[in-house]
Amino acid sequence: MDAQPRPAPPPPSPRSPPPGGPLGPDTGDVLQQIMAITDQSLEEAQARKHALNCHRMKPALFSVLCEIKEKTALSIRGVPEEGLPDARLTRLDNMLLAEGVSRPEKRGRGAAAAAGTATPGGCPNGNGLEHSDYRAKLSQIRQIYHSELEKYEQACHEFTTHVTNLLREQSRMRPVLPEEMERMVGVIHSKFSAIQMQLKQSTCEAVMTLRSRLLDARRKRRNFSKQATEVLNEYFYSHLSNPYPSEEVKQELARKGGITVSQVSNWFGNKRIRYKKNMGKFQEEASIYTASTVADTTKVWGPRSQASCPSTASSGSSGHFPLTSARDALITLRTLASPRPAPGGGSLWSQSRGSWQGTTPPVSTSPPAGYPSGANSHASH
DNA sequence: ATTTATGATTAGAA
DNA sequence: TTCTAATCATAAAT
Repeated sequence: MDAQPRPAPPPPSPRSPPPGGPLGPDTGDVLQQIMAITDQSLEEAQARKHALNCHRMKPALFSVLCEIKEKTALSIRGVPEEGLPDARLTRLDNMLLAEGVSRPEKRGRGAAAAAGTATPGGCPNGNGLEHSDYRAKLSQIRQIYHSELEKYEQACHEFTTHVTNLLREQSRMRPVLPEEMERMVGVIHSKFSAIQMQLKQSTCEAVMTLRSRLLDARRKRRNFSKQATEVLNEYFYSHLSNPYPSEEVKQELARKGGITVSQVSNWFGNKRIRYKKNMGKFQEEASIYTASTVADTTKVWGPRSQASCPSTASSGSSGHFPLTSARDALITLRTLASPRPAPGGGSLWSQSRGSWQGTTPPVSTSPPAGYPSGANSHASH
């Protein structure tokens, strides 16, 4: 704390003249000088400080400085404290909080990483696949954000301590009011918070970009893989009488097809409505899938791991529910073969959900959809 | 370039 | 909440 009572070395000269000559020295020389000077000047400064401290006129000087300060203090005080970026900052804070950046990473990083193979039993929200990328990047952003924030905090603290020490030391030579130090600290903090706000802003920007990219990706439609369509159609035509897969079945189908549960739901929604709208268009497809499920066992059914969901694992293939399968196949065959699918044939259709297709199709354009002899009608295409 | 197929989104009903 | 029905927007086919 005290200036070290070190034997003051004879002050060589405040500044050695540039040795380069009349023309300016190059930067290397300047650098060298600076490097050389620092050591010396440190000691020199210490010595000077000590000398000044011990100067007999010091108290007088101090009081004079006090007087001067008294006069100027008023004008200093009038500085308007900036409270402007407060609203902006809180807005950014809220956004970051809402976006989950400020949140302390609630879940352990186990679920998202294992998105490739087996979906854990939890994860009721099936959007994991689409969101995994998003989540990973968000986590990255969050990590960077927090580390930077911490760095700033630390730097701010260090700098504040430094300045405080400096002021304390200076207070021996000149009057330093405690509130002045406070003000100084406040200034430093405001500066650093400005930097923090910049960080927050850019973080927000990154998150928004990421999010918009995700939305764009969602808007872009990618057709499902062959495998996915296969699995979905398989189930659909195997359960034509009641094509409403349960939640478990949906999960299973999603797993098999490499899509999400919501995608499975979407697909079944679309399929039902479109099938109903004109069945004729789908007869070919229906015959393909029903035939394949009944006869062709080598289609896609290679070594399938049926580890999970043992109960209702796609009864279509191995006739686990022979009754249902047979009936559905019959229905399909019948709609395929008969010139007319029994106008009053709702008895067969109305199974568990009370005749899905109950409402009469609203008169599709050309062939009234009730004539599913599709294969032939395609000739006039 | 136009049409069709298809995944996603939306409003509203049960 | 899920499901239907309509609709949007884009991929694929013509």
